[in-house]
This record gives sequence, structure tokens and C-alpha cells, in this order.
Amino acid sequence: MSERVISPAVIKRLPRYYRYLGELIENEVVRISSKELSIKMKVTASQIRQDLNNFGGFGQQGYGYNVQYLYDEIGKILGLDNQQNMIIIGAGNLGQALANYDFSRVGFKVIGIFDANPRLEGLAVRGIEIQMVDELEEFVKSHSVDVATLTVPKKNARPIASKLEELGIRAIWNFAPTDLKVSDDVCVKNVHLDESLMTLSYNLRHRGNEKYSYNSYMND
Amino acid sequence: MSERVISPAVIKRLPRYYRYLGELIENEVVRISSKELSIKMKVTASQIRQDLNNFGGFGQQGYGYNVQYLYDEIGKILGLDNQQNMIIIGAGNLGQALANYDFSRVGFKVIGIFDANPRLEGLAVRGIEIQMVDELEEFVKSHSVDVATLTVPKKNARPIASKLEELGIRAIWNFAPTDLKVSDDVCVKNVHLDESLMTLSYNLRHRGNEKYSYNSYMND
DNA sequence: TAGATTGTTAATCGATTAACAATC
DNA sequence: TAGATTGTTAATCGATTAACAATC
Repeated sequence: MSERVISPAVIKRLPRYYRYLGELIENEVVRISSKELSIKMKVTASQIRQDLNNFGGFGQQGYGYNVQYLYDEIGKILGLDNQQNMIIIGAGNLGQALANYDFSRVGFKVIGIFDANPRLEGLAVRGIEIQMVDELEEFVKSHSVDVATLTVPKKNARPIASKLEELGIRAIWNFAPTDLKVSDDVCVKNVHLDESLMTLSYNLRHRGNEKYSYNSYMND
Repeated sequence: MSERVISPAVIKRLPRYYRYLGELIENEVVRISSKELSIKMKVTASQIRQDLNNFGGFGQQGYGYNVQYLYDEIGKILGLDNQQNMIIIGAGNLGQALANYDFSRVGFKVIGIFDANPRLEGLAVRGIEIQMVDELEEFVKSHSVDVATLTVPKKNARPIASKLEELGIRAIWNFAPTDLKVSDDVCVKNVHLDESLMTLSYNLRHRGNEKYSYNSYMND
């Protein structure tokens, strides 16, 4: 029951391993060594082996790793193996864009979209009708909602996050440019696009002075 | 000319400082100590002082920091003080959503949107007509383009990135779920939404076993 | 068996935190 | 001046890399 605590640095590298392994499968590669993978991914072989060994031994000495097996195992670790239901709060441009996005290969399904603007009521995105936020409570109580995606204006983000917490939602994917104030029981993953753009701006201005490659992986 | 190299860990915290300082200004706070700010932001005062001192001494002993001054200085460090021009390649849902986003307070202006789909030709987003990708070369040559935002399908991302590099574009904000292959002269900032969602999924599955708070800041 | 490559321990490196003298 | 708080150095902590024995 009490699993070992894995550092966030390791967790955030897993999706990238998963992606590269997926591409290897597409190219019908059956096995790969940490050394070969490290060259493709531009990381060290040591790091790959260390990362994986946090979760168990997936390889075989003298052989390397079976690509399909490793891919499946990482998928399980990330919890992609059974579907999770998502609702989107905020049906503006970004909310609608995300509703149209295909997250099924990450194991997520959008089951509801909400907004406060009555002009959007009834409008359908990918076959899902936009509902008014006052229907949120009823909806959450009658459906299994695993994750709420927040694409509302900054000023509405915190009140809605509190409401979601109250309704028992335990994971929020937050696109509002603010830090939410919720209890530690609620997982929050922030996607701050403006901050991402600011770091790009920094690199642009200080080009040539960077220690590391400009190519910044993940959301860092 | 040769500035000191600043670690990426520091750079990625700057936008968050900037945001908190902006909110303090809104609340008419004139001065703040590293200690007070550290409590608000849930980081250590030491870290704040260390981070800032990479760029110079912005505070005053016994007083703390002048909020407006520090805000402006961080803005300059991030390069937000004069406007940069952005084009968006890929006018799908996400591309259009980003075109509608107001990045002016981050110092960016969208001056062009491109797509390969002829059905989108001439359609305007925020007053900017969508152009066909074959007009890209002409446009880049006759305009000053600082950053290209890539919101194209995965399979098109790499060829277009190469094309952009060829045209002399030196910064790419990449939303396609792939790593681009460009020379080190090109700054690439990746926003991999699916990977972000995967790490949220991980936290959701392993809740209660995390060492750190669920509330993951930045894009990490 | 010999060669290859993992799993894992030890060494290194970098980032964060603590401490405190400098100074407003 | 006395109190507060910075700037900065030193100590700690964690993450990455190197090395190698185990083993397929």
C-alpha cells in the first residue's frame, strides 16, 4: 500500500519515455538498450536506468528492454490503462480547443463542458452540449468526474476551484493564470501559458549565453 | 556582453515572481521583504534572495524590495519591455484559441496566422486573416517575426520547423506533441499538453504518496 | 562460454537552504 | 543608534552521472 515516494523530476520524464517508446513501436522496433535510447532522447543511459528502476526491473542483462513491454508498464505507472472522466469549466476559445483535443490515448474522456455565459448554452462541442455552471453540482453528483479542467478567466478561477473541491473533485488541470488555493488533498497541475512564453522570451533575449540547449523539454 | 549563465531552474521561477509582484501592485503594496513574499509564494526567503541576486541587488538592507521597481526589473530581465512579433502556424482549435489570447501583457503581438487548409483561407481571427502556408516565406521575408507558434498536427511539425529555421526564425513555441529537430541556434519551448495531463494522471493514481505538495507550479 | 547490458552502489555535481556579516 | 533585512558565503540536500559487479 505504501509505495515509495518518487521524485517529481522522475515523474515528469516518464511521459517522454512513453512517447519515444510509442514511436519505436510504430517503427516496429522490438528491443532497445538504455544506451541506444539515450542517444535518441539526448539524455544519459544512466538516467534512463535509474528512472526505470524506481519502479522495478523492466530490462534484461545483455538484452536491454522489450519496447512493447516497457511501453505498457510505463503506461500503467502513469495510470493510462483505464479511462478517467474529465469535465471542462470555461467554454471560451481555450476550453473549446481542449474539448476538441483527443485525449483518449492518454486515457481521458471529456464528459461535460460548462460556462457561465448563457449565449453558449446548448452549443455543442464534439457532440457535448455546453451546460451552465449552475448545473455543475447536479452533474458532478450524478457522474463520475475524475479531473476538472479550468479554462476560466483569472478572477473566476479560485471561487470555482473551491466549489469543485467542495463537490469532491480531487484533481484540477488549471489553465487560469493564478495559483489555486485548495487543500493538499486536491492534485493541481498548472499550465501557465503566459509563463511559458516569458521563459521563451528570456531565452530569445539572452541567446548564446545558455548553459543548456534551448530545446527545453516538458513544461519546464 | 558575455552575461553570466543563469540556471534554467532560476529562469523558470521568474515569471511567477513577476506575477505575484504584479498582484501586489494591484493591491497597492509598496514594499515587501523576501520573508513576506516567501510566505505568500510558499518558497523560502533564501531562494528568492538567491534568485534575484543572479541579476543584481534589487533590494535594500533593513527595508526589503520596492515592489514596482522589482516588478519592472524582472520584466526587463524577461524581455517583456519591448514588443515581439509572433506568427501562429496551424489555425485549428488550439491555434485559433492562442490567436485570441491576449499576450500583449507579456509583450507579444500576433501578426500572422497560417494554415494548410484552403477552407480556412481568409477567415479572420481577432482581425487577422488566416493565410495559406505557401504564403509563409513571403510574409516572413517582409515582416519582422520574432517567434513562431506551432499548433500543427504532429506529422507536420518537423518539416515546418525546418522551414521556419530556413527562413531565419530563431524561436519556436511548440505545441505539437513531438521534439523538433532544429539547430541549437533556434530556441524551442515545448508545451506538451498530453504530457502535462499524464503527470496529473500519475499524481491522481498515487495520491498520498507524494513527497511534495500536489500543487505543481510552473509547467513542471 | 564470451559479450552485452542491466540493476545498483558510489562519486560527482548542482541546487536549495541556512547562517551571518554588511548595511540601510 | 537599534532593528530589520539584504547580499553572500558556507552547509546541506537531492539529483545526475559514472562505475562495475551481477547476470542474461
